[in-house]
Amino acid sequence: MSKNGATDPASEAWALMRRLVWGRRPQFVTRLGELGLYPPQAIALLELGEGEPMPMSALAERLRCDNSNITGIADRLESAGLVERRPAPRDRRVRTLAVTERGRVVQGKVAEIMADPPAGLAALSEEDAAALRDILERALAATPA
Amino acid sequence: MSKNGATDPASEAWALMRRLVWGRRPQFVTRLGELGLYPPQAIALLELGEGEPMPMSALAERLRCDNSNITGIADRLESAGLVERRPAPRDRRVRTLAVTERGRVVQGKVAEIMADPPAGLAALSEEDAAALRDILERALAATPA
DNA sequence: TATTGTTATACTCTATAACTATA
DNA sequence: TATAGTTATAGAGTATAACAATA
Repeated sequence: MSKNGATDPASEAWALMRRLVWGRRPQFVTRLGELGLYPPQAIALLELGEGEPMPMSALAERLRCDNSNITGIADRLESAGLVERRPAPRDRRVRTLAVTERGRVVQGKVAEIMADPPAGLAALSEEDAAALRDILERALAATPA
Repeated sequence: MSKNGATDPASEAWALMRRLVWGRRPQFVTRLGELGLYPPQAIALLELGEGEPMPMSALAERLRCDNSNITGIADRLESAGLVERRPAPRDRRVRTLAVTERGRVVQGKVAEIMADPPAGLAALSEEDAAALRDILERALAATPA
């Protein structure tokens, strides 16, 4: 950043994006709390997706945290009846996490909560929204994981 | 959301924004850690800004957390020599947090870290970046705090 | 030997409630 | 009475290290 605070358009856009996304956080935390979930639990549930049961270590990778954290998060999700530990077919060291029927319902609610955009974004014109989406797609495509 | 997963442009843009912002989180956490800071400490330091010493309760409001949390965060920032507790001029109940000289340096580094955009955003054309910024400004302006 | 998941440990963050010193 | 900050408490998240079972 230069001394007078002036920056290029990309940096300005980045600052605005951060404010928009961060600004939603309090609402997200509140609404997830009403589901009885803490943010890491909700994110874990989303990452488990709709497919096959996932090895705990795979979830740890997606959450970019240590395996040992998954034990506790899985404990709580399992206590809430949203997830089940199951053995893996081939490797007997591995335990997978399967989303229960009830977990599916909550998963959907979490997805809805996260998908809810800030008011000003929802209020954009059709043209602005489409242009925004297209530019963001280009930016994301050119961003390494 | 509709059944088949199709959504409007604003929702798609929102999903992309979240992925861009969330995707930077691991790097931020790592780099802040190299400064010896946890995210809430770094955010607190930023919120203290460049102006006058700020009452602890004002910081709690900005961080949207309980006053009691600020005690611990201020303790750690003070131990690190980045912040000082000072009495407030009129009200003897109030203690303000003043950023030290060393705190100013770290504050600048934190701001740099946070301002660093994802590669794909920095790589946008000048036109795309400017259009993105303008649309985001409209979205943010129409979003209540 | 290496990997998976667990346990033990230590620290930070967070909210709530009780307390103090002021107002 | 009400407010600012602290303390105590409890629960959750995180990383590291050590461990058992399995590969």
